[in-house]
Formats: sequence, structure tokens, C-alpha cells
Amino acid sequence: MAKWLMKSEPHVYSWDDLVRDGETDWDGVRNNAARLHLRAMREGDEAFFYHSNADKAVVGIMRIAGAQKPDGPDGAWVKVPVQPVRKLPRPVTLAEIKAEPKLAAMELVRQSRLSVSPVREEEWALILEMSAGA
DNA sequence: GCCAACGTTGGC
DNA sequence: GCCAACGTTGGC
Repeated sequence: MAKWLMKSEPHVYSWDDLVRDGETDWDGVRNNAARLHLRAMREGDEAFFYHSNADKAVVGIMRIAGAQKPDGPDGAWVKVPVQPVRKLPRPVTLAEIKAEPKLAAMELVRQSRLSVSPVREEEWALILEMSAGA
């Protein structure tokens, strides 16, 4: 199962909103690189929920809950259904991620504007460790 | 097909 | 509020 990271501004749609809704379609992505990642997602993949702007932190884990669907009338863009899995014990901030040399290759760091990006297994595991607190 | 201008995202 | 990094648009 692949791992991903998806960004949202918390004042627009937050982790708590997702928990309240139970499931939502991750839509509105209008960037080609992000679209390619959305298309590569499969049901059962997991993704970090990242709060951009105010928080700048990974706050939770969600699950891709089904197949991608067209987003918009012409079908050029796609959206995927996601469900909350669990909140992280503690948010892992962008500052912490940038301070960790093992995470320097993350797309989150390398291309900060990309709203949907892949996460390597070892990066995923390390962020979970950081959240659990060493 | 190149590139300057402009718009957007998101960190600081 | 500013600016860097990108993406897109449009003139040539």
C-alpha cells in the first residue's frame, strides 16, 4: 500500500472537519503533478493529513476509501474519497521535518507548493516515531 | 517554441 | 506583508 501526504488549510477544511464528516471527497486539486498522484492512489492507501498555513504540521492519518472520481464537469480533474483513521498522538511540525536529515528528500520539503505528494515507507515510519515521541 | 508577465501557494 | 518557487498565459 502506498503512502501519501495531502495538504489542507485548516480554516478551509481541517482534520476535525473530516472526523465530523466521517468521509469526504478530496477535491479541488488543480495542479498537474498533484493530479498524477491522485490518479495513482488506490483504495486502502494511507495518507497524512497536513495542515498548511497556521499549523504547518502533520496532524492525522486518513485512508483512501474508494476509487477516484471525476472532479468538475469536463472530467479533466479527479477527486478521491478519504476517511479519517486516527489522529497523531502529537502533531509533527514542518520545522521538525525540516530539521530531520532523513526527511530531507520528502516532496513536502523539496516542493513546498505541491498539495498532494508521495511519502516513502521509511519517511512514514519515522514521522510516526517522531509523533509518538522518543 | 521561447520567454516575460502574471497569478497562486505557502513559508517566514 | 513579503517573497520564493512554480505554473500558466500570451505575445512574438
